[in-house]
Amino acid sequence: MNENEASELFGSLSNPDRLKVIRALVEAGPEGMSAGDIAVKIGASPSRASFHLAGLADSGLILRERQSRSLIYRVNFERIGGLVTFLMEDCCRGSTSLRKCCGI
Amino acid sequence: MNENEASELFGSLSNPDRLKVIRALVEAGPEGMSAGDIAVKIGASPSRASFHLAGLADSGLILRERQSRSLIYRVNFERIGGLVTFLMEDCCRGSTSLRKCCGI
DNA sequence: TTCATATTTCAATTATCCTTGAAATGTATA
DNA sequence: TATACATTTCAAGGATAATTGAAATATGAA
Repeated sequence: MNENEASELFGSLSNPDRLKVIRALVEAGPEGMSAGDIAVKIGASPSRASFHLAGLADSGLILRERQSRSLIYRVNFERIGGLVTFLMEDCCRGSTSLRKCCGI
Repeated sequence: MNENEASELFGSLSNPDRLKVIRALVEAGPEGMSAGDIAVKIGASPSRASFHLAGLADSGLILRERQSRSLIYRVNFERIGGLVTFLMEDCCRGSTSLRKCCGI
């Protein structure tokens, strides 16, 4: 992961609707959640939800799979973890001060 | 930290120049670094560097202090740590899958 | 095939962000 | 005071991102 890739991922997280999507999908677990249910859960119109889901899926932060008429979305922990690792280890050079500040 | 605040911080990190600034300031350590030196280090014009420094300082990710003619910037690990904690614990509910994915 | 459901895509509009270079501000020194 | 240095601020223009509602696509069922 380089600075350009990381900055795009941070951009994907720079919106309250998209953070709500991530949270909803973490709660939903491995079963995932349909686009329609996500839209209701985050309080957005179908097209607005779809717009944000597309952004998250394009950046790889969430995964999409069709199940009959529905599109099921799931969180991609590997991608989120990769971004956290970039920030902690690469960008911030594994700073122990930073580690203390997030209790890990 | 709530979704709106976190999304603003992620927005602050959603630019390669600003990630370079963070990295430079982590390297610089507690002594910090002047705006001019940062501009040279990240390869940006003074006004462009200043624009990005202002964004980072406004969001609290970096701290600023005047020293004679120079403005010295330092990284604010507490703020970055707060964001990582939000993402790991609040947004992603302390998911063990996510922890494994960033090796922490 | 025809209809309903689920979701995306598109076009138009508005809003936000980024870059550039010139001008303004604050600080120190002669 | 006058001058140089360090940095920011401003205005203008261009680039991206977000919102809305209508239309298009994909799937499944009658």
